[in-house]
Amino acid sequence: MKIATFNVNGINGRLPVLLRWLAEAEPDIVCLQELKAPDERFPRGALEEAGYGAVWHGQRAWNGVAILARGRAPIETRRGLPGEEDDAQSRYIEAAVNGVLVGCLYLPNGNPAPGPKFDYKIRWFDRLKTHAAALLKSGAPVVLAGDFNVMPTELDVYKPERWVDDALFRPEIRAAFAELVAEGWTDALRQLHPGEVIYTFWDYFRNAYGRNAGLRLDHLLLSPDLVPKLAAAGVDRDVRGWEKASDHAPAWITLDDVKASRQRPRQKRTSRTPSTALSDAS
DNA sequence: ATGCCTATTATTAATAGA
Repeated sequence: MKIATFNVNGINGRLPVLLRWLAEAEPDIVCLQELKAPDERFPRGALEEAGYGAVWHGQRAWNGVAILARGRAPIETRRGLPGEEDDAQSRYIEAAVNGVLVGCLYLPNGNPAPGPKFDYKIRWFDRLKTHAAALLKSGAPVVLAGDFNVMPTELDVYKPERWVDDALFRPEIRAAFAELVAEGWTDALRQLHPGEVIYTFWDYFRNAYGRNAGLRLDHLLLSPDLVPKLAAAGVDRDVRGWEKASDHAPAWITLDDVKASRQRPRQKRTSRTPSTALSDAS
């Protein structure tokens, strides 16, 4: 089973790129970020024609996240992180697909730092750590995937010294990511490619892609029981060079022994816990 | 230190991104 995360930077402006990549890469599950569209403008029909069911949490102009599943309907278990009920930004959606619980996230950028946006990023990270710990405690197989807006180490930045005061790389943000991982998560791309320079983002400015002046911002974190099944991981960096490309490229993993089977008929339920959704989605 | 580029929203300029 192949699981990917892709910050599309506008799902409607980017629809040809997204559809071409889906056809070429054939991911089974996709986490999308930066839809930049309200719920009613999500291109559900085009994605259905491409063979994908979807759940989404949109927002006018900014943010917005979605989970796609090939040949299946994701079973939504949550939208929005707990802990700040008046948070109006669409940055988290979670669903059960084929026996795996998938958390799709778009962590705040946080610039300029310091400032209110950076404070929001810190609070959002705290809420994510709390919720992620609860997911681990549930014992479910979980993938947390998305745009974390963090370069975890110096290896993940083309010029680390230029980024030390940036909200994506400040020590407290790197520490927050390290604390999240220390709960028991595994950074899938680093697990299979330690020491390798891997980027998922290249600025539109200054020919950043041509110069490979990139950042690794998009991550897939695995709960412990999925780690032995991790078979491959990579970045479809060519997508960044396509016409009308996003500034991010898709990152992906494949898991063995988790077969993407067709969906079985199932009973309707009015509400679902992650565990009932998982059993329904297996 | 700042702009560079790109998308969105709303009217040709502002905001946000990273």
